[in-house]
Amino acid sequence: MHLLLVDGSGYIFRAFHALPQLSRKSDGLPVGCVQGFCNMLWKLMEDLKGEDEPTHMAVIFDHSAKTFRDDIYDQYKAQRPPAPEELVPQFPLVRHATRAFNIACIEQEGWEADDIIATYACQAKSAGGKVTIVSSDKDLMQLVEPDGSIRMLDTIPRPGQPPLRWIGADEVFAKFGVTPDKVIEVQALCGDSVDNVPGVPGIGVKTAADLINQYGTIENLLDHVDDIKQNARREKLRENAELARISKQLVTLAQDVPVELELSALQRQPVEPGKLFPFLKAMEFATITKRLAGLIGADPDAWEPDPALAAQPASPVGFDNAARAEARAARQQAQGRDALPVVVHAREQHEKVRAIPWNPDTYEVLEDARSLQRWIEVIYRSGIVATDTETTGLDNQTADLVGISFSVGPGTGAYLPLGHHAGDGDIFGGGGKAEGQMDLGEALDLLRPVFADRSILKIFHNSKYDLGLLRRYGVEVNSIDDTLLLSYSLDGPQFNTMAELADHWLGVPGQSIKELLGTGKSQKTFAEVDIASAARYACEDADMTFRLWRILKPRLAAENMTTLYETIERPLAPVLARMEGRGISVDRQILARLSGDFAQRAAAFEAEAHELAGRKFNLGSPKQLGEILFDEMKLEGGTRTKTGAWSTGADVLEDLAQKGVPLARAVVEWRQLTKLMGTYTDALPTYINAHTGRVHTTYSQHSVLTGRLSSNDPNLQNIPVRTEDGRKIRTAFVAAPGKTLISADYSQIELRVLAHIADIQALKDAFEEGLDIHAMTASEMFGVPVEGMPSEVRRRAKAINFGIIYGISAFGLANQLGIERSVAGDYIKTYFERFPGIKDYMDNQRRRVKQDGYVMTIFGRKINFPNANSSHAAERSFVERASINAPIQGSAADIIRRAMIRMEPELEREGIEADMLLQVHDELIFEVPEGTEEAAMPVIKRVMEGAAEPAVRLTVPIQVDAHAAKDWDGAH
DNA sequence: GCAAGGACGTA
DNA sequence: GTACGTCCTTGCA
Repeated sequence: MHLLLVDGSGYIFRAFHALPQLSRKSDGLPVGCVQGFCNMLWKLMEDLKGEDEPTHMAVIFDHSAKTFRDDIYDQYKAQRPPAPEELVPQFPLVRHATRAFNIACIEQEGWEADDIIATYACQAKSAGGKVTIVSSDKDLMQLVEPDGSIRMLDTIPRPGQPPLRWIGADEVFAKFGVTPDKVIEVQALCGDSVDNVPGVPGIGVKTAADLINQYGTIENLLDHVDDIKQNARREKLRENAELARISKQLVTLAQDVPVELELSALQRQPVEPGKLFPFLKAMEFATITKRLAGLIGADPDAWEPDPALAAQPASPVGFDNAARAEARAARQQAQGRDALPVVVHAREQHEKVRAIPWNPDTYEVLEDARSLQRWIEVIYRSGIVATDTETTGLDNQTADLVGISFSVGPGTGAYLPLGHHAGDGDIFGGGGKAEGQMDLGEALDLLRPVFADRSILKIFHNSKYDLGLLRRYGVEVNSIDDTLLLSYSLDGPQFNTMAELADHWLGVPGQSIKELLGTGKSQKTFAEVDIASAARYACEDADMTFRLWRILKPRLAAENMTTLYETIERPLAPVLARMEGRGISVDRQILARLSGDFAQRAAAFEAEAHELAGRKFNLGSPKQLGEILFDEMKLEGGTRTKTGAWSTGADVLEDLAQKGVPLARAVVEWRQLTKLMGTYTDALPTYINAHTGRVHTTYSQHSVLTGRLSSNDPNLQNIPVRTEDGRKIRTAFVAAPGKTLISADYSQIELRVLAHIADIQALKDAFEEGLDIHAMTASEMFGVPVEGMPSEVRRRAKAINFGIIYGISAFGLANQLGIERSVAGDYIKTYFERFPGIKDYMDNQRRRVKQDGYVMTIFGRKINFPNANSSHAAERSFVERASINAPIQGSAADIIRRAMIRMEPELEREGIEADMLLQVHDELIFEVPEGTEEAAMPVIKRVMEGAAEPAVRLTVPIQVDAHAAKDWDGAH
């Protein structure tokens, strides 16, 4: 008999750390260890032939309950960190794999795998058999027999070493300096920090081996402890005699486990293709499948992937995405199928994290270099740290760093105060630096390597803010996760703030910064908060961030959002941080001149309006204007807003002006001019940063339902362009001296995306041939040749094309074109007849949103519509239109996000110096050295045009137009 | 001091 | 008809 015992649990942990590349299957589930495990199994079957061929075989796992060792020593394995996130879902899968290979899969409550292995090995040896233990765990080395009847085999792949490495008595001696039967004595003396076996302090492996070789056993050693010459060693042994005895009990493997399966039941069974291939296919292990099919001479195509394990493309019905995954898991269980391990894992994580208590008393304040260094060591050991910067303001371009908090796990926290002011918060008192704070420069020097280290994962909430801030302090950050972007990838802009996330996921009230800082006149900055309160607030933030990460990260795999997050959202944040940091140059003089001009002209219109109205009134008040027009002047055709006030929108006034009401014209003109002043010529200069002399917008990556960015403080995505006066504002956006601006914009990106998604051949052909798409549409619809087409005809077709993208309705189109609703309805009907695919697309989205509660972009971004089945008809119609628009707008947004992520490395690769400054939905603005425009533009175009590839192969050409000039108006 | 509503700038 | 952010007035605290 030859018994092969595989240490399954040991394999998983060691393989995880030995195999850096983590393969994932298509739903994002990490399966690297499962893959390694399967590879090992079939290689063992292949390599152990002839005299080494096992007749009996089993894979042994730890059971996750307590063992007898916990009763002996309550600290046993207490230092073990929780299993890595990526590893947890793989535990059940490795057991699945074992059964798929038709091998006995053994675990037993109350016993470690090692004890079960020892028991079977002992039984087999007594029966005169040979035993091979597949493991590299030194704890098992005590079982090795010098006569070769029990050997170990190390199969963990290691570079530069043979795939199978036998461990016999010689190898054990090399490791412990004693024969295998003395291994437990040595282990008991020197202890094991990993398992938290205490041992005798001050005694390492070498000393232990010397002592055991001299005295044979621990008991004999302790009996003769007086003979030991070295004073310190003798005393240590005396003092810790009991610890040594306990340690020996801990390291000694039980050989009498009441195993449930007899040895004979472990007899090897032939591989059954019906068990094997459904598993391998569900894991998407194509290579292993092929190899094994060849080895056992079976056709894998005869089997389908195991549905309980296979990746699933979409989530089920519902509103909340997590609830959807839950519902799917429940249904699968009701059908007698196991829930997907990733789903189970995500749910368990959530429950586990919610159960962890809060204890702010354990948070630490790092007052000096020593305590910071100690925490840095903690961070290195953990490999993962949630971190948060506290500053004096919401704008990371101007705010000062006040402190940094860290958490290495739920319930842990440390705060490093750096810029707190002395005094009681009174701006006249103190003003100096508060006591108990490290020097900022010294602290950052210590932290720089931590932030830069790629092997340490830094978890932020809104990483863009911290990245931009830290960059100003010369701190580079690598390897990040971002709970805000995790939440956005999973649930959209539903939850934005830490407080909302904490409330929803952790069931605790999120902290309010307002309580700490106050509001209004008496508001202080974070620098004025006392360090103790600041520490509590900051640590709680980092702690919450860590907890949220533990809950949200596993949901990525469970809900198929890993790719979106890892290839789009996470990499984009640092790109945006850099764009915000660069800012753009704005010419004060130009704006000042414009402002003066606009003010004069506005004043004239205001005087004229007062004259025409017969009295003075506030032109800025729609209420007063409405009363004058419709109550006092009794003009016809006034409509009311939903709150009952008179409508005085531009379209209404334009209408009145057409009908000969000069007051309406004057107000329209006044509004335009004052709008330009208030929002642009007067407001923009206040945003010029005193240090950089440039305007730095803040992008929001997580606010828009469809996946677009938004821009605020100031909004640089709504700088005027449509009117002549408006365009003048763009001339104030200028290149720095010696530089040139380049504007590159996607041409008709949304219509092209529509043509692709809805698969409209006529549209695709038109784009392929580079036709005027609106003229082509008009020609198709109205039968008018493109040559010599009246501009009004083209204008209508253009409005219809836009209408389609917006989820057209006869009402809206009629409004837009100023035509009868019935005529608009006829246009739409004609359009659908000409392009029947569009109708199908729209019906599909409507159906999907009602059924699933969401629609998707071509890159897998989900857009949620909780009200899809609202009882309110208007709301339902709104959702229908939005669900038609969202995949179009969102796919275009995904494309430009991908372009932005790739742009900087591509430019660098091509040796082109170009700074990406702004994004305006379908346009990117760059600043390049004068004279390099011609070199930069083709590269920029190429990256933008190819941005969908290779993830999505678009069936329409994408076209980007680029222009260079000294100012934005000229470049556009 | 703040929230809501109306109006209007962009894609 | 889609998606945003900002300014101003109004009304209430």
